[in-house]
Amino acid sequence: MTTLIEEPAEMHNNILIVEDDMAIREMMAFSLRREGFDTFKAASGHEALDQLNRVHPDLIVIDWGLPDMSGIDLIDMIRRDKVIKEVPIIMLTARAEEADKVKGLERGADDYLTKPASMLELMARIRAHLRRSRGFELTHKLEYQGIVMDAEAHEVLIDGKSLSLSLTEFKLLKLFLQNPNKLLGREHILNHIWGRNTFVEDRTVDVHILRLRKALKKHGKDKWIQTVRGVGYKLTS
Amino acid sequence: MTTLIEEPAEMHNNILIVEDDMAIREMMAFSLRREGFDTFKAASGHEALDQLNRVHPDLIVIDWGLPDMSGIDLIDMIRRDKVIKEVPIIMLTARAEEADKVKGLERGADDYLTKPASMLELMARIRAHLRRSRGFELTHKLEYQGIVMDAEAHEVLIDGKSLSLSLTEFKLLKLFLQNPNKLLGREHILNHIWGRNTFVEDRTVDVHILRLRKALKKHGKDKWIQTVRGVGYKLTS
DNA sequence: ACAAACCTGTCATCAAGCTGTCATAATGAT
DNA sequence: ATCATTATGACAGCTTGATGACAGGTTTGT
Repeated sequence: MTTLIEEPAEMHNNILIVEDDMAIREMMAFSLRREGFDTFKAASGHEALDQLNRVHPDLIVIDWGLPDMSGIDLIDMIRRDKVIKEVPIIMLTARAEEADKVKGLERGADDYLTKPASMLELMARIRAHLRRSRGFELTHKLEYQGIVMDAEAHEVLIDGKSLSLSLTEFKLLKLFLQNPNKLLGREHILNHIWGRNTFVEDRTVDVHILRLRKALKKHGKDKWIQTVRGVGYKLTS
Repeated sequence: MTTLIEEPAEMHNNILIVEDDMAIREMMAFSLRREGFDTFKAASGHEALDQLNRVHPDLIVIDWGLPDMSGIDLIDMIRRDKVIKEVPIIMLTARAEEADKVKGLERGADDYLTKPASMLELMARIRAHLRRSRGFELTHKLEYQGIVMDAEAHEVLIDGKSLSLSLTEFKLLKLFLQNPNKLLGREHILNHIWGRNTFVEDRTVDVHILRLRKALKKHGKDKWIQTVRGVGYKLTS
């Protein structure tokens, strides 16, 4: 199997750095790693898109001036992509002009920092954005009606009792817990668990749903994953 | 569907400004109003809390140094309040120290701007935050006289009770809910549900109407879909 | 290094649910 | 009363999802 989305045992946050200046890029990557983030690097817009095909970062830092395209264009592309469009983006550039800031923010960036940027401030802002996008889940804990998942510990408790799941089942349940009561189509599930450019039968999703249901059944909560014929599945109490 | 950045014309955002310097406060309020926001003002932490008891702003701008408490303390209080804790907060202060920025962001502010701040930048940042927080509230819901459809969850509730529909019935009901009280011709219905270039008898529509009515009948609302002889159907109370 | 245990992605098969059409009965309009 | 239009019940065909089995592949413990 080709697992494109690696989920390290300790679930760290993935940060993608898009910056053509190697010195700055490496420095940022270093600082971020030291803070416990997993970093991915890209030196151009195309490299960035390439990375995005393989990883779904939790946040992206983008330099305004890239060799092959403007950072703003990259943001546009990201915001148009169904799978990752929600990712927080911090724009980091040398342009201090007010008009540029406004433009960057209006065009889809969530934050705008001018170089030379303080690493501490960048870090703080990254954390602030992650705090939100992860749903105040800096603790890495997800919960829904008695199902408690500690993503970091890779552990699931149902009504206090521990539940063991395989990696795929775990990711699947996590996806459900992140979108409770929302309908998830097969396509969506595939994209988020196997990555976009993988060739996996959609029917495979069924099988994993089945397996997850079996696991939940031991705790009487197998009915919580509902099938919506022709569309997908959803987690409901 | 549509974009995330959908801006209903009538929709005004409530912004609460917490700032003790009257000149700055009024200037901000003025600028914000001109941009179409509804503003609420507070000159101290207590005034702010007072306001919060009456209004639930969509975003709060807080000055670090308030006469009666630190802006950070105010943030703490807000974040502890179950009802409004999710509101985006922008901290606006004279303190340019890096350590302060970090502290503000770590303690719960979503953004941090140093005075003198550019109104344009503030505006852009406010919009960027609203863009996100509103995205979550845009949970696509349709309602008509007790029939509530959550398209995202693919769920229909009638007077609170759940109703299960097949995919076609669901789409049909959705079409009606999107056009309440409007007359929908067969042709129109066909186009919207089966697509323009499909070969389906228009009598088929009748059958699906029938099925939808049957489903609604369980909740006594089958009469709501009226037949308009020779033309089509419409949803009416 | 080796075997046992476990995971995973696919299949083939089965059952259940949906759909589009008809034929026929109702209903409404003139 | 007659013609046009719609409501209904029945149905056969088709899709879609559930399930059990299985062959590789990987991990774990010894």
